[in-house]
Amino acid sequence: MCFFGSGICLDGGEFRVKVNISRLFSNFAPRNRPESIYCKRIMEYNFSEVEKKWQRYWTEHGTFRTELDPAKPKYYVLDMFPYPSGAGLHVGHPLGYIASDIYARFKRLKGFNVLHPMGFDAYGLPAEQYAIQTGTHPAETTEKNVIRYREQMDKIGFSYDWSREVKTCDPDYYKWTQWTFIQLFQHWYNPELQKAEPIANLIERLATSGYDNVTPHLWKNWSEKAQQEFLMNYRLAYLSDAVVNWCPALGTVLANDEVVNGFSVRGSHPVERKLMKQWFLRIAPYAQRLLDGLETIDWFDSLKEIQRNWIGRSEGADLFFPVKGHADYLKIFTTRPDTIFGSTFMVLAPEHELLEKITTPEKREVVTAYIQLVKNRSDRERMADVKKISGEFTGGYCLNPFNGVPIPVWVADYVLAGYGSGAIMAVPGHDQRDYEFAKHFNLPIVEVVSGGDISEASYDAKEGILINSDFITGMSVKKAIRAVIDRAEEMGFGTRTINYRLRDAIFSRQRYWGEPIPIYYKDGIPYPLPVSELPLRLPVVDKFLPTETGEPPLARANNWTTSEGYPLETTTMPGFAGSSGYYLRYMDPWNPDRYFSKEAAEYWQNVDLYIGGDEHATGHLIYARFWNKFLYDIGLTRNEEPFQKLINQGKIQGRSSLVYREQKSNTFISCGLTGSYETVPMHVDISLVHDDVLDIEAFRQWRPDLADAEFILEEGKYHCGHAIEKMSKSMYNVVNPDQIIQEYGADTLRLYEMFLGPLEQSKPWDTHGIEGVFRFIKKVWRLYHDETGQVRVTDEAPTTEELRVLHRTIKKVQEDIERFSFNTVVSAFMVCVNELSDLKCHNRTILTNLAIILSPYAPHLAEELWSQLGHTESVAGSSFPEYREEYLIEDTFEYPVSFNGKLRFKLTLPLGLEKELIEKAVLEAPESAKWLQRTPPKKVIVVPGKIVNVVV
RNA sequence: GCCCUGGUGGUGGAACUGGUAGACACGCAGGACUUAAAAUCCUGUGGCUUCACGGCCGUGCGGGUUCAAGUCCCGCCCGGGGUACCA
Repeated sequence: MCFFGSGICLDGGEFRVKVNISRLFSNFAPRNRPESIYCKRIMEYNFSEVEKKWQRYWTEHGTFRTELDPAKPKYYVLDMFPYPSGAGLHVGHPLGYIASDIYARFKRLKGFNVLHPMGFDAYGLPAEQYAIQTGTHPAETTEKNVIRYREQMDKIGFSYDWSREVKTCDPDYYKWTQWTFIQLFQHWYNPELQKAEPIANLIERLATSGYDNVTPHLWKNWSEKAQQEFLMNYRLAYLSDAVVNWCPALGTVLANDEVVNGFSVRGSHPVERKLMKQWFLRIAPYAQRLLDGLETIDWFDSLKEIQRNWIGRSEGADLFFPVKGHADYLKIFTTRPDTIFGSTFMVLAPEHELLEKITTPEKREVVTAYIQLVKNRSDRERMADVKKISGEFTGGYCLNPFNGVPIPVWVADYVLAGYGSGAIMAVPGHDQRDYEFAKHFNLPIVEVVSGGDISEASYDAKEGILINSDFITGMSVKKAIRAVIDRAEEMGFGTRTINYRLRDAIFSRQRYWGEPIPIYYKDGIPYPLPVSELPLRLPVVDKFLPTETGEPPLARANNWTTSEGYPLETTTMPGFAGSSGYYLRYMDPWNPDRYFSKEAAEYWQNVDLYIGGDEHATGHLIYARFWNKFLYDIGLTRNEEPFQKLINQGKIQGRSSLVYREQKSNTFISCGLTGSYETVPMHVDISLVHDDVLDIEAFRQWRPDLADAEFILEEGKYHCGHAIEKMSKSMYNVVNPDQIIQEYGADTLRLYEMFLGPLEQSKPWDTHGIEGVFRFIKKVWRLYHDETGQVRVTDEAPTTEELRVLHRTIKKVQEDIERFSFNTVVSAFMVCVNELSDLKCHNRTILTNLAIILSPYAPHLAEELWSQLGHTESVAGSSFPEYREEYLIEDTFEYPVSFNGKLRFKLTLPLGLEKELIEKAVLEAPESAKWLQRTPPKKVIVVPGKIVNVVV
């Protein structure tokens, strides 16, 4: 290998340079390499210097500054902005950024006014956790990490307009997050209009005509407190008591999607249920619109499906069962009203409000004990033994509203308080959960839909004919469902209903490092701060922990009150607050008076292309869509959906190296020999391994406990095993982009990340493969330069063949970028450059166009070539060449000729030839004789320009 | 369990609407240049078989549709992800 540092090859000629390679190899463990090596002929592309030069140029010239320009069509390309973690970027992070950057640069060349901003999701737990441990203010940690991220990103050569940078922890930004919260507080969802409207409208209505069983008279006689409490049931941001996921270890409340199997996603701490006052966003009323909106946007179906499942629309009926011996009705939700005559018991959630009333005195004791038991069981325990069936009979009965048959009422925790009405009619014959419950408690099982064998299992399918079912007997399931609902509606004990799984979002966090909620309390009633007092800045605190009395950290702040002395809210907003509307602020980030101007909204509309990870499918991407819809309702955003096209980039996996330690010894067995030993695999840092061979000395120095390690080798070498898994510090398999850029340059990194495979697929990183694109870059350079480093371009007219190669590439590159097939574009470039090299093409026209089409992928190289061809402006300002069909037309085609579908030979024929003549030519070809065996063919299929197939 | 995804050489992947499977790379083998290396260039590279021309088999497995299937249909197997007492 020939290495050269930056700034070495300044002028032409062949000379020898002594390079100290130890610096260049500082990221690798020492191998058997000489102290220094001699290089000659270094007139190759000096990426290191060129890349720095053009990055400086772009910054100094503001090349990627974007202004609102009504004369040009707009295009908005956005990346999901990162949380700046302390570990910095690894090679997997920039994957999506590179793709979006290529697309943004391509669209610019296509004449669009491109908005391509970047910022930071700067609030987050790790910085706060670090603050708790070290006392370092999270703002300080975050700022440090942001700078590091920025350095790393700048080296990759992105075309971001950094003047529009948004950081969620910046008061100039979170002012608008707080502002939106106040708007949510001041609005309610009008179900008749299916949109948000000012809460003042509701107040007006209450005072004049009444609403929701509250008459104007009643309303006017209520106290301020009573009125406010009532309104709280409507506000889109509201305070409510809720059983929440309380995590004692983190000292905070977690959202459902932050808890997995009863443990926190961050840090895996146990989570328990606790009743607390929390702020919520009323997102549930938007469920249908969130569902409908999916039809209008261009996302992967798989992602839409995840959102559909998350929203969880289910159609059915609410049915009211009279409670025996009481005036009350039990409301249940079911998607299978047709099975009502098979309901042999009812089940209430332990939290159900009618439970106490229904329970008979004899059963009171056991039922109370059961409720107590369930309450004390944490979610974790509940989920751990889902299989364990539990419940109690309440002693009470409901009546089947159709025929008055009494049905016993049970309580069991398999019915959830939060879904439907927290009560069900159990149909053991046709619901698996009810079936298991009935079997366990020996309750009767009645078959009402034919088609299964209920002695074996419940028959849950929605097909079959109703039996034993009164007036619906003989109907199909579909028909019976309709009939039951119709009859119930007629008789007044049921309604057609749609239920959604989507819950309102808890918006309070018992945390310091987040946006303060702009609310104060007067006589215990919450009021929003006047908008003129925003931003409500995050206060100084002595410690980042909850107070001794369990209040959130903000309660530690001195004078955490309004100027009148009213106490301020102490919880802060969750992580998704700042990220729900950041893409809007990029449109007009300097505006001191508004979130964004009308003109900016009108021009930029919404994000055209959004690229990010699919881990945000049920979090960020739901909240942001909700946020945007609300702002649409109140007239701010111009589009109901924020992200028109969305691509989830796959993850880049790491390739971990493994060594095998013999059990109970410090001896390591080479990979191929592990069969004869009892071994335990252990991850080893990939910098200690080259081509799967372990550097034994470096390994011994890696950790003190390995200093005296022994090895059993194969042919004198220790071979490591490997595994493809998540790229992470703990697996010691992290590859850093800086390291790649230092060795190969940013353009090579960009090309290679794209070359690796389809953007949306997960794929392993293998640094070895990078040599291919590195060679490609050097080969491009040689098209433009001779051995001495002089630019060599010829000015005569390009040949037909050269034009064909160029235009074929232009077409392929454009079409593939447009369908986001970024990987195949790199191959197209390689094919093109290989062919032009074979043609010894140094033609100015060809090379000028090549530089342009290359520039989205390898912008530094392209800029350098562009300027060497005599241009004084950036290549970013040029335009993407149009391909011309006339250069692509070939006059002959090499037909593959098959006999019975098997390819036998190839025959070159003129392209314009008629079918009959092609057939004739094929049958007369000497190779055909062998396959025809003197019998005429049964059939000959000729697809002009494609294939010939002879059936014999 | 349910819902998505994916399964192609030693490796990453290509084949967009059914029409030459394996483009483009990595790796490997051989060669040229070189005192030597590096860099660069050339040749070969799915498997089996044949001295060779060639032949046979090949896109997870088993069927089917078709002149023609990696691609479409039916039934399985395996990997990755999401989700779950949601009535």
